[in-house]
Amino acid sequence: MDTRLLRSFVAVADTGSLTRAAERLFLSQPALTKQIKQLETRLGVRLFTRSRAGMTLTEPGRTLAARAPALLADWDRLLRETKGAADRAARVLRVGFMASAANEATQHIVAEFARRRPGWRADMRQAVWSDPTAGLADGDTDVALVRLPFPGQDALRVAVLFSEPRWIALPAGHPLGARDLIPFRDLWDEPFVAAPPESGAWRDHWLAAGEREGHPVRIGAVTDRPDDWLSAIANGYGIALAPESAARYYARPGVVYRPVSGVSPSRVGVAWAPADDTDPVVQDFVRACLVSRPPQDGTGP
Amino acid sequence: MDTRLLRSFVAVADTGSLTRAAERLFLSQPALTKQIKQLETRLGVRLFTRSRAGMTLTEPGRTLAARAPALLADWDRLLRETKGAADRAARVLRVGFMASAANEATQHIVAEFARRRPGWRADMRQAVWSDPTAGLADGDTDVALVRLPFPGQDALRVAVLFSEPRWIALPAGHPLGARDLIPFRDLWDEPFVAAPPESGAWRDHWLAAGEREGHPVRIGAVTDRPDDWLSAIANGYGIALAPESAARYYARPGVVYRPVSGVSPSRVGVAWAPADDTDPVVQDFVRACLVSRPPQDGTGP
DNA sequence: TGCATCTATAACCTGAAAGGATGGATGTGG
DNA sequence: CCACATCCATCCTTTCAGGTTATAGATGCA
Repeated sequence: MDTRLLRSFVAVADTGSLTRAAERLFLSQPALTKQIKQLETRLGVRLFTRSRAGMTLTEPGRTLAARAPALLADWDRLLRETKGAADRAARVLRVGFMASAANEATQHIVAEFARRRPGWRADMRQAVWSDPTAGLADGDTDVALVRLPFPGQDALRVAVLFSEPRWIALPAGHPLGARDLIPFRDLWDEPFVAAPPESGAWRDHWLAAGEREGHPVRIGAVTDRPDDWLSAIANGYGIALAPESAARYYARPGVVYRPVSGVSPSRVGVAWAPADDTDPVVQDFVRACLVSRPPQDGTGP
Repeated sequence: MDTRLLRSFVAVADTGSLTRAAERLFLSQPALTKQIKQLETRLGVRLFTRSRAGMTLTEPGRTLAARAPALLADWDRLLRETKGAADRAARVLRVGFMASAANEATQHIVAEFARRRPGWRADMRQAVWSDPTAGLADGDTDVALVRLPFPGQDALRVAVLFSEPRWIALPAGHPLGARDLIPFRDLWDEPFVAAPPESGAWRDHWLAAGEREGHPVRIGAVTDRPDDWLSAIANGYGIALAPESAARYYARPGVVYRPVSGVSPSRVGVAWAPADDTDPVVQDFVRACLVSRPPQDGTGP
């Protein structure tokens, strides 16, 4: 039996509605109807009572709903540990990082981790923007350097390391490039280069969707990696917010960076799975991050 | 992800061979090859090292193999409890029984259970011969009256209730029907009416495959239920071993029963899932079975 | 009464998974 | 030394499960 059936069941039980659960699961309502029906058929038990008002759990449904989430969590944890077993045995810590979280501190963090864990190696893996958890959600990494906020954040532990202003990346020759400080309001009508839609709140954050006072966003291009992102900007498909440090790390002919007023700063954090709260290696890496914070800023959560 | 992938993995890990695991799982070897490959791809990890000698676990493979069985057991238990939740809430104990296990004691057992558990009702469900666990293996019943031995017996608790001689059922007019006691050896070349192949050891027991000194079995028909079984015998498709009590419970014109010498007796038992070792209702039913044993025989396991 | 909101059903399409046949590698026994 | 047995991998074909869109049916609300 597919675990997806159980996950779908949990979603329907949570929302009390096929329609709402379907959109949470990114599938159509008829597909979900069939999944639930299939689950009921396989178990030979009716799990919900249907009504126009939605789906209500039956007695067997309550039994299942009470323990399915824990079972699925066990399942995910086992797969996570299996994925990491080989690297763990070879004393390799898998560290995911968002390209935008790369900065001057990274090398200090790695050096500090090496000092605390002789014999261990940090395997740094750059993540694409469609996965703002940098592999942590799928168990592909043990710990991750991320930009906040990101979807799925509540299911993970996060320690904030520092924050930095958001600037704007413009194609060379763009009229606004002549100014030294650009009010964000002046950018509302510009097309933006955005992250893929599945990155959700993370994408919205870099579009500053919450700081437009309801003004709609124009999307000029969608990219998944820094290279594509830089190309899209240089080619004039759009502009994009970026951390100040991008001006140093992602400098490229054809792209200029300018300070922006009217947008909140961006925060960088280190994240790990709750299951690793007591893992000494992961915690050593987290501590290495904390002591390597740039001195100019020590923002808390 | 499908739990079948994990079950297949466990089978390969246990047997150390795709070929042997495939036959245990009733699959072709190429299908299993693809399943294991798919599991490895999904996890992004190599679980086995292949060689002509078979499949050996890697480090991640050992991690997974160590905990997958428990996880699958949890999964099965949850589904089992979900299936039973409605009946349990309505104070109904689901009792499966093999038709061949029906006998004079059954009504005493039900009465004794009702005495011990006022307000509870035993829902008696007759099982087909393709499922010799009478629904217990799938969680469709809480407790079962069965004929021993049956496949999957090791994963369940069984208390033996009594044993009785095996007789032979013949079509009326069969030459051997004229005799009062038939040596089993004289039946070796007769076609037999058998249970479906998936019942494994149970089928073999009723063909007395182990008491033929290597002599092959002739199958005249395959049936799943007593009605079909009686018809097949009456129509002359074959003969069949049956418990002595079948002569009373499954008497029908066109079918005669005769004692046989040279075959071991058959045993009836009550079975339940290990998870219900401490379930008071299930244990009351088991005790009801034990005190209702026919006085003539008290055979232990 | 018309609309909005749910779930159920129908028709269609794509892709995954199974089976059979076959190939390649590698010990084993005559 | 060669033929054979034993395993796992690959190719090809067919079947079926699962998804989507469109639509129907039921029911509260303005």
